[in-house]
Amino acid sequence: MADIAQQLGISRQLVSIVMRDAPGASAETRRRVRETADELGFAPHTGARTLRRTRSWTFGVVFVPSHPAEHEIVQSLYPLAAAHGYDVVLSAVTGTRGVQPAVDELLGHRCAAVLLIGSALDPAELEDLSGRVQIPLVAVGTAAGGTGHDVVRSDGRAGVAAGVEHLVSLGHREIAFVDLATMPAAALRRAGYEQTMQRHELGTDVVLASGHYTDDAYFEESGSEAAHTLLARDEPPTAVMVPNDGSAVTLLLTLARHGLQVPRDISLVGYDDIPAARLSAVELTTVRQDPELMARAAVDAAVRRIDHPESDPLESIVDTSLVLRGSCAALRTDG
Amino acid sequence: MADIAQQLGISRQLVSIVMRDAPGASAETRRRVRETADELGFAPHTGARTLRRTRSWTFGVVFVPSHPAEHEIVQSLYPLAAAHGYDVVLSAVTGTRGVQPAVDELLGHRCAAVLLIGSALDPAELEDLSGRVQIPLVAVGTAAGGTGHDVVRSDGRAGVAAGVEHLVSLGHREIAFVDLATMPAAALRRAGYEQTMQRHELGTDVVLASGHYTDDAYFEESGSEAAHTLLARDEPPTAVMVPNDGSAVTLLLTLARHGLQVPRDISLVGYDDIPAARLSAVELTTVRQDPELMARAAVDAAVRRIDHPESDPLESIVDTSLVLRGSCAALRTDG
DNA sequence: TTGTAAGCGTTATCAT
DNA sequence: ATGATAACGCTTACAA
Repeated sequence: MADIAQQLGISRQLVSIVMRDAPGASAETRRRVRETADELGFAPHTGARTLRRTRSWTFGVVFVPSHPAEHEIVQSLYPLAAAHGYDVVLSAVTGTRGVQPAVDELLGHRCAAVLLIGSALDPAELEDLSGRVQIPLVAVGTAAGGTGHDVVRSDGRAGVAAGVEHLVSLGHREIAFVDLATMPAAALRRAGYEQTMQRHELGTDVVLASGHYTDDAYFEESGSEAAHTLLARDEPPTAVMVPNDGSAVTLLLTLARHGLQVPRDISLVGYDDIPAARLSAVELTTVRQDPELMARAAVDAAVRRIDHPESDPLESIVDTSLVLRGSCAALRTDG
Repeated sequence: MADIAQQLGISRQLVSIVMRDAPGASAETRRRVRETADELGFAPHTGARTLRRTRSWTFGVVFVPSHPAEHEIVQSLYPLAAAHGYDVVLSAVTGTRGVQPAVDELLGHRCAAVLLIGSALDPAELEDLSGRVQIPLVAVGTAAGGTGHDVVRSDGRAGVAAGVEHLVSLGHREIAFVDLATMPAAALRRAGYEQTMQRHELGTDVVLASGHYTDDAYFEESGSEAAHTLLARDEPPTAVMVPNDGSAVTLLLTLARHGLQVPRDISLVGYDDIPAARLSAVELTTVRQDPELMARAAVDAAVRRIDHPESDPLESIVDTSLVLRGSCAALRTDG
């Protein structure tokens, strides 16, 4: 910055004013400063900036690179944060790098808030973390609950209910549900299935699948597992509600490789609306969790807690919508 | 840090020594400092640290969240960088955020080097970027070429050749190749196909597919496109070399949904060995680009250029290996 | 092993 | 509209 100031014969402070778009510099000065900054390949020193600034203008974002549903939220975060004047700094959770180191890195950057995307932490761990971290914490796409941190999630119960209702309205009565027990939001989604089935006086048919959330596979292997369970039966159900698109896609693939056509032989509803669900080879009818809305709710929550530290953490429930694609068909009546 | 020093009645510098694992503090002092740091929830201020340090100990990493092949490289980067004493800071390229802003963010963090993972930039753009950026630039998984920056890539020509050789050894003679023209490494991989086919005096059969690298779909839609081209033929080939796993998986899925079995009806070889290739529902035989090796080569290149700024940028070519899974079968002889 | 002093690049405050 | 000065939290070099 001093270089630019010297080259233009002005003070460093004036350059600073221009670089941070603060009032107090003429249009002509701004133009010239920007010009020489480009020439010199100058970028303001983020570290020095956060060091000196009275308050932090950075969101720390923890995410799991292998989870497709999180990418779109992360993508949406950048412009939304910028709209409030915040930068985003990313920290990845991987097989060899847990949530703790990821959060510590962000703390070192003196973030104003930490956003945990699709956290693998259960409510108790989250509660513990939000106690130790002294800045606002927003958990996105996690299970309900938590008094020390904000939560942004979709209404898994209502979302699944809508999916099941759709299948019922198509005439299906034998509707199975794949329970991904280790998924944070599993219980709520299962409740949505069970309630809807009971309301229609239909018997429930829960297919348990294993799989772990932080593994690379994002429950994709669970889809195969569930498919094999169904294929082993004499009379498979006519429809399946899968509370996770990753599993749904693999389920679809496994069925297809065993000669079962979707939706001709089995109708399928997923949850999330990940990019793969939109592929022409998949065309999955699914309960959409709008990533833009999730990101917006997360940013709003963070901003609120930063601006009003005394306010209580909130739980934002984002609406889901059923996206109708090609994976569901009306029940075939025999003959 | 001053808080810890005061609480323990020691100097700030001593705390600093402990926090950065520098020599000059007793074991007992270290223990007590660490303890109170945990109590107070203290994390060293990264900004202040980079500001004061003589040299930068940070790698900036540009990646595209939606590309599965990049995740594993990013994951490997953390421990490898740490082994050399470097931290990693991530910067995402998304639909609304190009390479330029991503790199600028990293420059603001005063990284010692920038690693571009699977860059969408062509050699000319890379050259331009490495001219403007005044720190070492390492392009991973890009096309060959470039004098101003290091390149880490697999030998696409040899990799594809190995895949095609495998198909030939299984008796296949009608082997198609899907050309993902907009993929940076496309030309080299196509050359490997053409050379191998010519060596065996077999006719080439190139199926063109569109798709764009920075799109979310990672060439997955291209797989469907290619599948439909093949399905429309009277006599589809008996084997297909697909130079990208994302496309290969979708190709497989599309074929399965149209009643063509892999490997019974068509054998398939992919490229990359993304996690999805390993799913039991996929079992794709593929040319593996070892992400750990790629990451290692990238880190080595960065360290070398940082420690020896005068040395010329190098091109590291990482070996590929053919991973045999279930997507290839010997050619069925009629009758 | 511990303490002292200086300074990294920026922004906030005050003065012109 | 512009400039001078101090301070942010840390590391480095050197002294004790």
